[in-house]
Amino acid sequence: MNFPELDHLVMKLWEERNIRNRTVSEREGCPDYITYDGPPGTNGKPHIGHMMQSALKDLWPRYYTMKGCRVLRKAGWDTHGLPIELTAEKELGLKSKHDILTYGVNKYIDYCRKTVFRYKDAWTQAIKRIGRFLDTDDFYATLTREYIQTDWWVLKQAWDKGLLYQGHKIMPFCARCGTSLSAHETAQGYQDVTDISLYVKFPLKDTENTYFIAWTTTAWTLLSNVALAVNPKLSYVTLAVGSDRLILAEDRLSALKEMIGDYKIIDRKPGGEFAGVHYRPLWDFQDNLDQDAHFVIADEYVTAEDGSGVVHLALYGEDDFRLIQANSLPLVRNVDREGLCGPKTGKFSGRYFADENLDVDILKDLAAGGLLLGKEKITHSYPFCYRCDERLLYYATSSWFLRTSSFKDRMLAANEDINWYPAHIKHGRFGNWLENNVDWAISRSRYWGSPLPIWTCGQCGHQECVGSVRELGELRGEPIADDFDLHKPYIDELTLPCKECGGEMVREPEVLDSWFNAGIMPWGQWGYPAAPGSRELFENQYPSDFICEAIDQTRGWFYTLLAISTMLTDRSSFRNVICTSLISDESGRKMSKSRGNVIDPIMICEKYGADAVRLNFYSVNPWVAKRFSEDELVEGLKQVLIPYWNAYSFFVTYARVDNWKPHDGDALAGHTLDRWILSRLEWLRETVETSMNNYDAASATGAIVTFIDELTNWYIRRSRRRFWKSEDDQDKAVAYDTLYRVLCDLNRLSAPFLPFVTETVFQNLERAYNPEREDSVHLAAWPAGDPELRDEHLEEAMREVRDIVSIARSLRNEGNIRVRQPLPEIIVCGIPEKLSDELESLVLDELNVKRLQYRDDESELFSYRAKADFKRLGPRLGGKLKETAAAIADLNDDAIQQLIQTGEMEIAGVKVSRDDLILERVPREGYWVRSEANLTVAVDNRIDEQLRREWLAREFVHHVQNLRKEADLEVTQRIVIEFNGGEEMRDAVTAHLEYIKVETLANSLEFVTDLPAGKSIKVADQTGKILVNSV
RNA sequence: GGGCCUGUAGCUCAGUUGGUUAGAGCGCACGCCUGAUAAGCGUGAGGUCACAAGUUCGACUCUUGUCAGGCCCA
Repeated sequence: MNFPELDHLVMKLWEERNIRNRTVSEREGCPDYITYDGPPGTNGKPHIGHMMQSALKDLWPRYYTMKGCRVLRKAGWDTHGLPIELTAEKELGLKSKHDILTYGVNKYIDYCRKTVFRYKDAWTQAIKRIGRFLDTDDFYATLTREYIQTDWWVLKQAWDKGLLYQGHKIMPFCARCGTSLSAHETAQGYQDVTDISLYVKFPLKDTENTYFIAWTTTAWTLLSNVALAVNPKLSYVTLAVGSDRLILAEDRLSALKEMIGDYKIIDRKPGGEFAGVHYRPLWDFQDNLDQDAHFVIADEYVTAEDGSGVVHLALYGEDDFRLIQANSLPLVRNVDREGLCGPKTGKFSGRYFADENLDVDILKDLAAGGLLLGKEKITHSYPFCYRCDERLLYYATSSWFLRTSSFKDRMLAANEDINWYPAHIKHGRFGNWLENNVDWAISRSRYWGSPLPIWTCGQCGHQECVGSVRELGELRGEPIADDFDLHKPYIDELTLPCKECGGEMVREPEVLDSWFNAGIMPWGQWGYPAAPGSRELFENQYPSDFICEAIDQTRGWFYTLLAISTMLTDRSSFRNVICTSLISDESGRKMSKSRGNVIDPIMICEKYGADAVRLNFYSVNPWVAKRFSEDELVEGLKQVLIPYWNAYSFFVTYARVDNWKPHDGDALAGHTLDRWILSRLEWLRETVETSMNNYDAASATGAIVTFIDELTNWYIRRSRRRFWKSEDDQDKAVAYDTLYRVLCDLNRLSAPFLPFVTETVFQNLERAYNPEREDSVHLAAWPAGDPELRDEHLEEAMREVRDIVSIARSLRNEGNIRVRQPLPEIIVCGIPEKLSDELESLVLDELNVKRLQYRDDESELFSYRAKADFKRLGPRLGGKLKETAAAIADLNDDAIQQLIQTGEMEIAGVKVSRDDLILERVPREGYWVRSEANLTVAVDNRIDEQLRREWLAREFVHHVQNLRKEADLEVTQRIVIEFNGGEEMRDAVTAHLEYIKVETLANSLEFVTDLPAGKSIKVADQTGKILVNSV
């Protein structure tokens, strides 16, 4: 069996019959099941983690298609954003924005455009190879005019609602590259560095010799200090140290003792009381500011975990910025975008902020002025530019914001209607993120992206937000040409006349955050509202039932989808969402190009087949961190796919031999085994449906795996003989009908999970017999099932049978008596009712024993030991339980026997009934016995002459069968046997001659005196030679 | 530094509202079967449920803390 090869045949079949598109077109008019494809970027290759998402994204659409829904499968690609620009910069050798301008923005974005689809084919191929039905022909892409227009339309809605505004944002900034960095880029560049941290004395304005002690790890920011912050609730002490008075958080005192030296606490009050107190700036050059500054602010973000509990504020930090804004402090930036100290920094003017000596010089200067309490070295993580390895500085830059905080409550309400898998994301990671929502900075000072459609008048400052290309043309007084590229730099050349003053309006130069593109995808994929038909499509396909992405999207796509959809429709655009974890390699390391541990999905599919890869992704909960290992794929093959295939091929082999064909009025469920497997099939259908409804692929897959095991290792194994019998009796017909039905239904139930192998089986098992059948299993209907077939009583009985068998085998194993040796009897205790004849004969046959006996009175075999049933007695007895339980454990066999008979007795002053005890059976000496739970099995191991002969005969058959196999005979080939051997063996063979002939399909068996060509055999002390010839 | 998650057999993972002896697969050992054969099956040995305290008659399960790992954010 070559699964990868089979995959290709199936893909060819799908291609030829256009199955992917027909899963949609043949469900026209059916209820819609809606899923959104989050647009991946295609300027990088897909890896195995993407394939996990592809596998999951494919599962429910296939399932719901079979359930009779129409599922659109539109693909989408993210074609804007920083990753693309970074690739372009790197390949063009551009290091900064300045370089880009020199190179030419038009040439630069042309290059970006060329790279965006670089790996689109690789993505399409990988998606196809894993068997995902995704319409990669009719895709949406964020760079198209249609899509950009939807961006504009959404922004116009926001604009009209007053939700767009221009503000400042603190961004990590690389002075050398002249670029601000995204959070993602910044995260890549954190390094542990050792800096000098300073404890600085800020002198109070109105109180002599009194200082706030503030702590900083970035001395250069002191040059831009505008305020100090304390925590209003923490206690601050004033210390007398010599003639100085020092103010700091009491909690920090112990840590700073050494630095401070001898002190006396002379005052103690909460930080809140210092609010508004003014201090003198450290340097004169900081003095003359336009606005009030240099006073104390109370804010709870200040902690006493390190430093002094007093924080100095400068415009180079996010919390600083927030407080500076909230308190209308002046925006002082004495270090500029180049990283250089500005003209208002006195002797430091012109120095580079990251120059190590600058810190030292500032330190010396402060010390000279008596403003330094102390210094210490500190190791902390600080962001560096991942490109040029230079220290970043946080810089306040202008940005456009979407006022998401104004509808935070509505987002929280919308979140309540989303089913998260796993559930904890809802109020955990995602809910917390929403609770702490701040306005979304939607603009980027970059080049390759959707242009922000806002024009500002250079004269009067009037602003317009343009909602479509047509509107833009109307405002300009001439239509925009169809082939006009809306990207920078071209769009920037379009100016508008100002309605207010007639001046010239120029576009705001920013582009949109590419997450904004992703968030508008429910509208953008149809080009809503400008594209023809887009309104109908949107209304029909909103909101979606299901999306699936990796966990890192909580602040990415999941958030932006919710923000946009809440803003526009006051609800979430998705109902169910699976968050997958990221996939790591076998040793738990993240896969990355630099480590060289990235696994190519196509290669892995070509090695093991796509079904094995899918199965692997489905079998564990997708949100637990998964280590990808090829060994597990092999395991899935061995445990599931190969047995699956073998079950199918077993059926086909015999159906061919018997020329069996499916027919109307199937004669189902004659034999107990048949009724059992049909009941289990019904269980499987119910379990898979329930699991799929709960977006639980792992449980559904587990059920399929369990069923395949039951089918192959019990139903088929126990039924094999029913298929060999050469007479066409009724039982055989029923066996065929049943197995056929089971295989067909199992195949359909498995189709969404294992689309390739099930397609092959469908073609051969269903369509080959009936050309009227659908062209593909993926166009076929989900099995309707029949609750009548469920027989839980029988399932329970079969579980008992398998338990009995298992225990008895274990006993045989211990006694070292192989199954071929027949044994006279087993004794079973502890099952509620006797087994039916058919089940009993299953047990006898499986174990090769002659008789099964039941024993109610087990006392011959066992003595009893009792334990308290804690679940029953616990709530009733409470604290008295321990004592009672001990007394119960002390009961002897007689007392327990008595309790069983009377049903109730008093133990340690407590009335206890039979049901309050859990009985354990302890085998008595002299029996070959074992119990598990309530079930006990004893095996009689006395072997008499007759049983020994029977054993020898079976060994004889065994050897003949091996010879048949060695000679590669057809299963129906008849033979003649010649045998030469010892007396006991001959007697055994004679005694069981008919049995041997039937089993081995032998026409005759002759004893000969000499057999040089024969195969030597040895059974116990018996030796002989056998020769097999076909006739 | 903050938030969320995870820690169960050598490995990969299950474990339902707290309740009898914590399960499965792989690997390992032993055996079986061979008329489904890149085979298959059975049995067995492996666990102080990361650690500690608390709540409780009773904790893998609930609470708190510690340690380790992951993700996101700073």
